[in-house]
Amino acid sequence: MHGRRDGRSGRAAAAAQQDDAAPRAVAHVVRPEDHLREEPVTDAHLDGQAAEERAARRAKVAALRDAGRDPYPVRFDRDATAAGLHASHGDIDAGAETDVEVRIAGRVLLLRRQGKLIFATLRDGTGAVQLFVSKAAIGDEGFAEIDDLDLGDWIGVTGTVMKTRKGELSVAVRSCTLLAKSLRPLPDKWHGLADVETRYRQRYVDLISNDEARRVFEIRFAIIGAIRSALSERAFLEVETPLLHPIPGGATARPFVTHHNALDLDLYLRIAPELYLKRLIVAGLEKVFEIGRVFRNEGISTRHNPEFTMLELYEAFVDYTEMMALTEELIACAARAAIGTTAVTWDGHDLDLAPPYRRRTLIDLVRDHAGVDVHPSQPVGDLQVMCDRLGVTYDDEWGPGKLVLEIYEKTTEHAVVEPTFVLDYPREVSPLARAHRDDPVLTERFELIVGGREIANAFSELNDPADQRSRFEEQARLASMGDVEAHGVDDDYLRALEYGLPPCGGMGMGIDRLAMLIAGVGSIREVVLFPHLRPEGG
RNA sequence: GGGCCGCUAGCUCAACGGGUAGAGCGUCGGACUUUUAAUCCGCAGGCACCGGGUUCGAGCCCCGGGCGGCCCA
Repeated sequence: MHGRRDGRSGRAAAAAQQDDAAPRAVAHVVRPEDHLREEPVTDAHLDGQAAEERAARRAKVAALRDAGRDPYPVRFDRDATAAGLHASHGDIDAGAETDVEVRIAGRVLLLRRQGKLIFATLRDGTGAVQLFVSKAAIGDEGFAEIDDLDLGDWIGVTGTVMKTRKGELSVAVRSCTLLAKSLRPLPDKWHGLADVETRYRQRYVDLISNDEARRVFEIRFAIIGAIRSALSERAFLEVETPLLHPIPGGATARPFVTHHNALDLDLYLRIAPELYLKRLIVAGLEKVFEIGRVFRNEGISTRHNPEFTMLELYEAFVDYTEMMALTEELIACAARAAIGTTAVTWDGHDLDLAPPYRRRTLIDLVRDHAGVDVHPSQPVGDLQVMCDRLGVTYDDEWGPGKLVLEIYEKTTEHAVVEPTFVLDYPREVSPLARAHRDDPVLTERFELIVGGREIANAFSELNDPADQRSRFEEQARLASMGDVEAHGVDDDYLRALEYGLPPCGGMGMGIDRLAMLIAGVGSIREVVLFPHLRPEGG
């Protein structure tokens, strides 16, 4: 992300406790303050049906309290889950009734009332199972209580495992306890919640009603879990470094500023963990990684959320070629863990994330796509002429490296579709990367581009303190000329380098973008649970 | 920051050349002992995002604002 303006994601840049006899939800005395809680939250603006429905549901809560029952009992001890039942009893015969008694809890999603029978769909964290309620079996009173449930209510039931004549695995309900009343109606049971804005603002409703939303987040968190365990297996140590930085560093991006009152000190939410992680390599930890949030005070778009999740890792004694191997292994491993395959479709492209990925230098790719030979050793004037010819706009102060990068980004990057390690970025735009062993105006740096978008960024790390100091000084010069994204000078980091940073490779990966890629979704907001939006109601 | 699009019942969506709005789901009432988005019958439910303007009359046309989506910078 050195020198990049768009702030991309890369680095530099119940156990159920079983009581004996008849465990059940524990009712308790109605507390005097309970009635206060029944004041509506914010539905003064609601009219008609919505208000009536909530009033009706609140009345049910009040009726329960009047009857000495707790509509929000403290706990429910379950001994079965939906998925567990399907696994253990999925193969019993249609029409079979077992005497296996289970206690299961979840949210009521569908109710099919049919006279003296009620079928309900109950969903818990593992899946869904049908409830079968027979008036004859449960008695008039128990039946009436279930008949009184609303879609969205949380309940716990006891019952026996059976299968209906049509072959649907069910729990024949013997008793049912309301665990939490839902006061608001769920979205359309078939279409779910479609309004994008409401889906983001009320993600809890999105996740209740949309299978696709749940699928995407299962993928996201499977990816993170897979990466974490893959790195642990490779003896990487997971560490935590500060989120509050006295000097924002490790990337070129505008930071969020905050203030520590006791110290009377401005601090910055980190834009990258890089410099702290490399301090740990100085310390001798050798293989470290961190998965965590970084913050960049930039625009919000399909590809940018002001806070996003980054993986950064560093390994002593290796260079960026090892980082390539590790990057492609991690991505393939994450894809297999999350969706069972490395074949994905993204933005209309069918892609295979199985290693090895193509490796091409940035300069070669620009030659292929833009038809020009560029190199940061060329005179600025020549590169400006090339920009003019290619329709690439630039600032007069830009050096040759920045011009080369700009030409690449405007003409080439978006066209790099298949997973590709783009190698050897200009030194001028890579202030934390080691100079290339064969060409000092380049660095040993790659970005992994997939579908035209950056997924990861890595280097052979710059460990020469004198070189690093001069890079910082150059950044300070840019800052003094008004570049708000220029890298800050971090004297303590330089001091650390003077103790000796062993040769090492480092890599940063945007987890949100990886999740988008593997889940096949086009907006970062689809993979962030609670994306940032402007406040409601202006 | 610019362009285009959207905002109508709790949810999903319609309609019309300007003439104060419809359906499905859900709710409410009724029927129903093997349903699967159950089905069938019936009743309710609307400050059309907000504010101005034009008009006899605006959800629709015009202006301003809000929030969102997509594309571009």
